[in-house]
Amino acid sequence: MSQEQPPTPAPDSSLDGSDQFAVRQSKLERLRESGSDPFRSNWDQSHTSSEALSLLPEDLEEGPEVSVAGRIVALRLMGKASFLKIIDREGKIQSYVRKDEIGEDEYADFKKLDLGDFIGVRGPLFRTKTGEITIRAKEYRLVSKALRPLPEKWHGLTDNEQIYRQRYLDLIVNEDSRDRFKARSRIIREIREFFWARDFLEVETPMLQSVSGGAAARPFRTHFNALDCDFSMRIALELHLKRLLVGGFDRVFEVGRVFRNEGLSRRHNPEFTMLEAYQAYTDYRGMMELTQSLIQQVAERALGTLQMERTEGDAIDLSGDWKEAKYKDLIIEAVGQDDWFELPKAAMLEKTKSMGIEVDPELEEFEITNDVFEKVIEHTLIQPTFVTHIPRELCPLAKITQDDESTIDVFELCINGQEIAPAYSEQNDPFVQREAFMKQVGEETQELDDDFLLALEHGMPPAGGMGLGIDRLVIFLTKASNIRDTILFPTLRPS
RNA sequence: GGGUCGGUAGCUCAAUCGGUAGAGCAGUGGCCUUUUAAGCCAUUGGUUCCGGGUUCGAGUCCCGGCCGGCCUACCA
Repeated sequence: MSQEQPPTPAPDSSLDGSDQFAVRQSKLERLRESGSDPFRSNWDQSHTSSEALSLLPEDLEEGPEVSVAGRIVALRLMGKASFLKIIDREGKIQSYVRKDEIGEDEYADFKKLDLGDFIGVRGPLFRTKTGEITIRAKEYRLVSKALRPLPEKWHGLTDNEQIYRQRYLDLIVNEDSRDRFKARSRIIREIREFFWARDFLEVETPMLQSVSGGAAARPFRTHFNALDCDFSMRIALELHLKRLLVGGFDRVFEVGRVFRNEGLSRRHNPEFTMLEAYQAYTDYRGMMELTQSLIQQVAERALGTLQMERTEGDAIDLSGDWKEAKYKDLIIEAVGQDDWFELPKAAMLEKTKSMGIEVDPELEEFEITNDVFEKVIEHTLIQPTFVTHIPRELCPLAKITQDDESTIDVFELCINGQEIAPAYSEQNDPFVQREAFMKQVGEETQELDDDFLLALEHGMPPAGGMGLGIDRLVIFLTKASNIRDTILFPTLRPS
């Protein structure tokens, strides 16, 4: 971890350079003694780095004067002239500083700047011998001092722990990380644009809930002193968004954080970002069209392509209409026998054992089957696939398929070997809903939400609903390998 | 939670069989007016994650702990 020295007391003229924090602090002291405090300076920017770079067309050698500001990330000092690179929110730009143009004293001060300092630079654009567009500085000013050194310039920062705990350092020196988080922001922006354009109302529902339902996961619990009662952090958005369908907001969506008190892994962070959308007078088939259009439009607009390269294997092709497959057909194909769903439990266990899958013998038949799906099938679904006709036991909130009592009107969208988005024809029969809830209430992670059932009894229009894990979407859209690379500040053990 | 690998200078990494802890970058002092990981000369900097143990001697071996990576488990 980082070395936390206490601030060194007084600057020492006999500094030997071993303690970079102390050296920089003493530079700051000297500046203050000479009457300038960089922490109280500012700078008027006329352009960002990339705007400035666009002002010098190929056929010209000299461009207009610009004024930019940013953090120094490269410094090449020479006797009477120097090059430096600064980085701002859009990228890097080089500047050239000459002693004979800014003056002898100014140049002496300039050479005391450190990597990491924020400066402003003003001057005309020109092209160097090697063709790089560069600002010839007429004036510069230190606008904020950096007292700690930057990570190494060539390898950047590679220590995972430091990347997560000091994300700002990662963002300063690792361009791919910067780009990934910018892409995440664009993706979320495009998701909102998509729903706004379809006349959905964006809403916010409670994160603190007395009953956290809508999914089967352990919640984080906390206590509210004013009311002296326990609350949970939400584990899903579903039940409150459906209350809004009851209330007449018949197209709603929310993008928000949910919290699940489960394990950490490459694909799980205890707080993550969920999109849920509900549309009245449609069903899971309507949600299929919506989900496909959503992801295609977001990829096209945020990333400019529907072909997602992967580090290994074929690229993911998001174009066209996506494949559909029935859950039962996938299972039968995977186990290689047509009568799987008629088999007694013992035979199922025997079969899974022969396939090399570990299954808890206490599980019920549908759970064994779902283990087969999760352990054998899911990771093979790389290209976008809507898995439909899922066993009813797996989801209590969806409508039962009319001509097959054993399944529900649901799809699970799998991409990149992961479940990305489930969608249902939402259950709006309060009696069937209560019955389905009661069956699950015995389970440790399930609580009965009577208030939600009361709302259903007032009537909820027929509707399709969809949920999408944004972090997982970002993982495959940005070729990240770990959910932590898509969350700016992932959950870590306190240091 | 279990398994496994790792933690050495500000950063990226070395250190043979257990035998004086090193390099590059960064820093410091010089030289250098078009550099591109600038170059050249000189140079500072270490609680080897923490605590025990074995040993004449431990970065290295043993035990315990802390933090992290990966795998796995839990997770509709």
